[in-house]
Formats: sequence, structure tokens, C-alpha cells
Amino acid sequence: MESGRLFFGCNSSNMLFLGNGNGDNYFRGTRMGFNMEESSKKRPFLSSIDDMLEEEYYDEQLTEKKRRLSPEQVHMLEQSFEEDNKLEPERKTELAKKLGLQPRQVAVWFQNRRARWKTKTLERDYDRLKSSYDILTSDFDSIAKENEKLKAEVVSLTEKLQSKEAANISRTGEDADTAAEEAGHTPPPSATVKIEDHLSTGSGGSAVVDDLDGPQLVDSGDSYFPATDYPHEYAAPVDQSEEDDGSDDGRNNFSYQFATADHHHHHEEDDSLGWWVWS
DNA sequence: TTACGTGGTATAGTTACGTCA
DNA sequence: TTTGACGTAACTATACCACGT
Repeated sequence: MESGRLFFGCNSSNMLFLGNGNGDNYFRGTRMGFNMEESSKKRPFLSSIDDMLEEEYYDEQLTEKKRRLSPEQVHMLEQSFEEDNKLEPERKTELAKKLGLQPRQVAVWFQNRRARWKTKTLERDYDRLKSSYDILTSDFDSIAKENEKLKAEVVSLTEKLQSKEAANISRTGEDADTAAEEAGHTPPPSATVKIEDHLSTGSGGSAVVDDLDGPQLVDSGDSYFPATDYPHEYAAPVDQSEEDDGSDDGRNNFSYQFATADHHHHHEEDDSLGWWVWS
């Protein structure tokens, strides 16, 4: 049920406007001549119409100036929006005529509809981005764990290697002394030993270590995955199946940006505001 | 060719009303 | 019956573009 309140007043262009208190003002002839702040403060809401209007006119206002659009009108507007979310003047006029609305109402409906669509799109993009982030975080954690495991393995193998080497050197020294005594020949003090490690524990392959130089992987405290490039290396798959529901350019900004990151993951200029900027 | 005014439409943000739990 | 949250129609401000002069 309508509130039944009526207001009337004048805008800044001194044009009389009439309505039912719902903000309907189809008699406005000027586009920019209405100051919202001023009007919202000054327009008088009337609980009674006796002193202002005839009963017949009041009823007419209630029945003809309904604020809400009917479901049928909304349905047709939605259909039209699906075809194209931009409204050409001809289409606007045609729709208005078909729906029994003012062209201005049709234009406003499209403006609001685009705003709602954009909000929904942003929410959807946020959800997708967050799930991508969660996946990346999870991947990073497991890789970091694996990294720690491998480093521990390297340390352990290095120690084994060093003790083995020490044993070899001492034994070689004794043998060499004996042999030298027997044959009058002195062996080289040490030799480079290549050892294929069969003790590797399922980390995807065997570790070949050039002895005496120590392990090739040195724990410097830095990650093996540069933080600056890491996210780009894991660009989320672009969802091409996302329906095109009539965006400005028919392209999802989220997907586009990830595709961009995928193709240019080493370009520093892509590290600016990137996808977040909607222009 | 350039500058300027005008009209239409875009987005972003706001206001006020209708509806519903 | 009242109230707060939410959706929506209508609005303002501002920017951009096309077009005529």
C-alpha cells in the first residue's frame, strides 16, 4: 500500500512538480535544474491533501504513478538488457512506448541495472580471486615444506659423505704408505669422488653431488621462489566459459588480467594497479 | 581546421521509498 | 505495530563523445 503522502513544491527552476511522496516527478522539464539536497530539505510532505488537491486527482496519482515497475515491465526490460546493456535512443523510445513508461524511466532503469550488474561482477571476481589466492597459499605452503625436507636431506647426505671421505682418506693413506713401501710409488694425496646417492627418499630423483665442494644448494635463508615473480608464475586458468551477460566490452576483467599476467609475467609494468583498476 | 555550445549518455555516488522478516 | 536491512527508482555531479555552427 502506498504511503498516501503527497508533496508538492518548486525546484530551482521554479517548475511546479507534483508527486505522491515517492520521488516520482515526471513533470520535470529540465535536466539539471533540480537540487536534490535543497529539495530533500525543503519539499513539504503532507499528511493531508484537503488543502491542496481534489480527491480525484489524489487517486489518479496513486494509481498512475506507481513507483515500482510491474513484473511484466521488469521482465521485458531484463530481456532487452540481455540483448544489449546499452540503450540507443530508438530502442529507448520503443521500449518506453511498449511498456507505457517515460523514456527517462527506461534510461534510469538501464543505468541502475548496469550498476547492479557491475556490483555482482565485482563480487564474483572477488570470490574467484580469493579462491585463487587460497590455492596459491596452499601450493606455497606445500612447496615450502618440501623445500625444507630436501634441505634437511642435503645436510644429512653431506655429513655422511664427509665422514665417508674422511675414512677413505685415512684408509687410502695407509694403503698408499704400504704400497709405496712395497713398490716405491706414492699415490696422489686425494681424488675427486663421484657418488651417486641411492638413499634419496622419493623426492623425485637421485641427487648427484660433486664431492669436496659441498652441496650445491646452500641455505642462504632466501626462498628459492622469488616473492616478486611468484604469483605471476601461477596465473589462474582463465574461465572462457563464463557467459557474456552484456558487460561494457563483453570481457570479464578478472579473467583478462590473469590472462595478461600469464603472458607477461616478467613485465614490471604489469605490476601496477593492474586488474583492480576498472577503466 | 579549430573552437565552442549543445544534447545524449556514461559512471559513481546519494536519497528516499517499498517491502519483508 | 515498529524497526532495521535491503532492493530499487530516481536523482546529482561530472566526464566524454558526436554533431552543428
